[in-house]
Amino acid sequence: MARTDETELTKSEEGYIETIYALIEEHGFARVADIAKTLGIKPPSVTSMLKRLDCQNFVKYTRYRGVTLTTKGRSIARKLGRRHRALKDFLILLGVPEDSAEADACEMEHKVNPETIRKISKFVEFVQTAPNTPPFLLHFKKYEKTGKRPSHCKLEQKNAE
Amino acid sequence: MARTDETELTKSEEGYIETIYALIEEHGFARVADIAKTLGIKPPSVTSMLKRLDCQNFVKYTRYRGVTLTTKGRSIARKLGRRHRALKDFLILLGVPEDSAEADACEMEHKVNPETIRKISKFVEFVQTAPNTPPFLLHFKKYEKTGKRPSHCKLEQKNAE
DNA sequence: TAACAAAGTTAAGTTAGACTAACTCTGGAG
DNA sequence: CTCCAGAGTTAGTCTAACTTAACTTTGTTA
Repeated sequence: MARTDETELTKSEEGYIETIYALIEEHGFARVADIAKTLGIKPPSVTSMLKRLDCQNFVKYTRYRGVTLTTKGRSIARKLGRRHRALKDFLILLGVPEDSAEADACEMEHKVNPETIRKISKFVEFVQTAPNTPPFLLHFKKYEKTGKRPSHCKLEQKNAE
Repeated sequence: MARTDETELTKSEEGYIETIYALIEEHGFARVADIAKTLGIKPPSVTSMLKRLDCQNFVKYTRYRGVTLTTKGRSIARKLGRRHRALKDFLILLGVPEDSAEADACEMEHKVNPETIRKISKFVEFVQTAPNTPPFLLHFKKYEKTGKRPSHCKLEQKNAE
């Protein structure tokens, strides 16, 4: 009945949680200095955010001793990771260069509707699980470069309506 | 040589400029109360932002008398409008409902790389200027609903690699 | 033409999220 | 053990955006 999930995280909070998750994945632990470096901010900002996240029960934080994710935090992190990947893959699919795709996914992932993410994921899946590169992608690339589409497109007018 | 465009606007500033543009388009003028209502904030916030935007020369603002866009402001507004439309159209193309598409476009439009926007616009154009609904969109809709793709996809294995 | 309601403004205060400077732990070397 | 370098923290400030409450303009109406 009552949703478990009445959590309204800020974009910034989400960024911290993702970063902590990623660092723990990679190194087994997440140090203040590394979190700061990853997010491009200074250590004191990290400390104060860790307190906030601890209060909200996303992380277990002990002064001077380090930080770990709670179950709640970990589950949020995974959700965010999925969103991030979906958006990034999608942009790459369209031909956006890796760096931009990464950066833009970061920007987009925090506020976009779940519905929208789901659509996008589905689309990526649709393309990625295809037995061959779908023709339309090749057509799109051609169109981008030359402004022209394959000649057969003009012939299939019976499909129209 | 020197870029005319060394302007670093905040997301919020961009939102005000877009809103002002839209209101002027629609009513011929933009009142403080209407800007506030559109953005879901209170009038005093608008007043203080108008001062800031005036200083930066995006609008001409006179206390109690109203606000208009400068050439600079208008050109930014048009650029933002194009981004917004591109993103929204794109989401609609994927089947995201109009309301979500509108909201998500608002969120996305401020930070996403120009390159990315260009790709997305191009893709929308590619689809919209096609003589018929491109088959892949129909296939995608089917795939979404049923998890299945048209049988001919499996046959075109020669395309593979 | 005086007055008043509605629109707009000012002043003062809040919150999120960052910063710098100065402090305190912690763990490893001697 | 002691001490110290470096990691982490605290305290105090700043800025962007917002708020509410109280004030000022403006234009319309009797």
